[in-house]
Amino acid sequence: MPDMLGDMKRTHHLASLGRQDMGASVVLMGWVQRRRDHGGVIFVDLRDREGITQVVFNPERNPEVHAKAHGIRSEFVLALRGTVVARPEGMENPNLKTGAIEVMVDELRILNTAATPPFLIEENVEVSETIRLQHRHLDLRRPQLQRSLITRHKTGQAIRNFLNTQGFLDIETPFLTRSTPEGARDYLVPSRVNAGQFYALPQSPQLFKQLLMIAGFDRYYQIVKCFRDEDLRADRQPEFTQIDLEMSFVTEEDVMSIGEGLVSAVFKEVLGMELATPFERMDYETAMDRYGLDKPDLRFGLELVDLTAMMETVGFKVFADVAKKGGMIKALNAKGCAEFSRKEIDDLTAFVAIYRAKGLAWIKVKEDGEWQSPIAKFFSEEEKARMVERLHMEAGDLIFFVADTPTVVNEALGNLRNHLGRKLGLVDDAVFRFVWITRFPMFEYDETEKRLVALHHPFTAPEEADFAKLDTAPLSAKSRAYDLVLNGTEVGGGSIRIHQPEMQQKIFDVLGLSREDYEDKFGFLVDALSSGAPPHGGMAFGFDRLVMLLTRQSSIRDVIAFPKTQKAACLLTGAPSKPAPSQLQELGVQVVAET
RNA sequence: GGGGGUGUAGUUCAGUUGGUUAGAACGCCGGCCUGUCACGCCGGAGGUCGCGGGUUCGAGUCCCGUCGCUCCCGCCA
Repeated sequence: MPDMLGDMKRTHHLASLGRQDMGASVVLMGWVQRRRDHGGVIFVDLRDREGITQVVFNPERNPEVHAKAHGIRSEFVLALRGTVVARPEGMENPNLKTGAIEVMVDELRILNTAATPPFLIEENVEVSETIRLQHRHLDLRRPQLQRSLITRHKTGQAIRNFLNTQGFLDIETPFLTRSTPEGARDYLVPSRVNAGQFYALPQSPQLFKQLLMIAGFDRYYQIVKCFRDEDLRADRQPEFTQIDLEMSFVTEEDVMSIGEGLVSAVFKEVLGMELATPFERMDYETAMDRYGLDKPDLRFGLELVDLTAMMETVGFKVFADVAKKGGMIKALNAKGCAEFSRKEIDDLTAFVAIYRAKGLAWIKVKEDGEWQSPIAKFFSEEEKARMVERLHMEAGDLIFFVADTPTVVNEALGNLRNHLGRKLGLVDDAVFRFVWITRFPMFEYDETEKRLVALHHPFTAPEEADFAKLDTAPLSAKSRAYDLVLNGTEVGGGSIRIHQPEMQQKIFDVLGLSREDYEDKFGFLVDALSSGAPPHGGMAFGFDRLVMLLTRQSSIRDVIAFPKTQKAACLLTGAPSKPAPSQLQELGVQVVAET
């Protein structure tokens, strides 16, 4: 049986001891990182969340304790009493924060033994994600994950501190709520006392925070779990955390200013970095035109050039046809890449094919200024001269073209731009480049459903100047939405909301919702808007993504204590699992298909 | 739903054209060792080659199916 803690009381964490503690009697507790048994003297690296201290068992000092220390193994949990001493001359360890000292042990209690862990609890271990997730409690002992979760905590605290000083109230909203149409698939929870009926877990507290504004709380925030039953990605989990906030009597600039203050507070607190505010603003149209994406990475150039207009009249039928039929031709100048091999270009062609581009035309500008290209022969000298001018073509350059629908062209070249940015080493990882994307369209046309859908969500206010367009040309109506983009990743987004019931009903009309439909689903919102709703707006940040970027991880799983796998399973607990038949019966639920 | 990658000892990996008893490193166990910090030296144990089927005299290797993990497309207002 292991020893009991008894009267031992910890005096220090394991990163705090130093020369100033010389001679002190201390009580330490922690896990065995490593044991080095020299037959005589035994060294143990004792670890807790703060760091490591070397403790020493010397047979001359205390033979009984030394004998007991022989049985110590990795990950045993120890409590010990000892004396802080200076390490012998030349034995300091500069790699250890506490490397100047060590603790000579006088009393040892083995609080618990431990099975040999399946992987070393150390920095930089290379273990498959499966193994890590199956033993997440051990994975979480590793310094890297400990640091990441500590950073996550600090980030949350910086956010709360900032918002508290700005007059925001932290108010909770329900998890068991009502399913809302539009948007992601809901997680449903059956109601036992209302057999056959289901709650939905919230995709966001959107409607509740609007109701809180109508109730007069003025400024609300919450760091809150949200749920979406969609396929996972490196930066998408079925349950994730948002920093959700809403403000009354504000415009876009007010909300963006709070957003900038929040992010600045986080960067100062967590990274000790001062951010320059206000952040750059760019309207949606400009972002799409120059970068092809609504979340541009502005750390490098390689901007896209729209050649659609000039291509209408060229002899190259492939481009001319696309231009005449409402398609788009854009190009990107990969400066100095004329030496790319055939294989490299083939790989890039395969890369853009992911985004449904059917081809990737290219022109290499040789050192003598001659073009090497499968398509060069189709262009007149005058057309070539215009391309040289538009694309700033010089010897050594490599130009890529995509001709297709605007959606395909922008996605293909926008992603190719990011890909080349990394491949060519144009991205400075030390830089944090923020940009607000503004003036999104209100709607987009959904090809599958053959109707308009809200680009942001159906509670987003249109720009006042575009009110008339809602009837005549809804696709050209702009919204009062804004996204915050950091280094090509969307970290937050929000909008000024509709606060007048008539406008809200109008938007539902444009979206093709029947009156019965929205009475049933959003009647409570329209009622609330009719009861004296103030103008209001807000935003939400992806908390996990933000912490991921702060800690320079590439997956949000590395900043979430207990993440799920790509099949939305928890390898530690075995969730999801089959319920007992009695549970299903109680809920009035029948399973008709299973995988 | 689709495309790519991957699965061999506790862990990370190697394993040639299909051929004898599937190897290495780290970890683990035992012994020795009083100044290590990736301690050292000696010895040892450890394998359903993800799972199922097929081809073959013979399969870790080839074929078919299936499952897990992962990256991406679709999806994610």
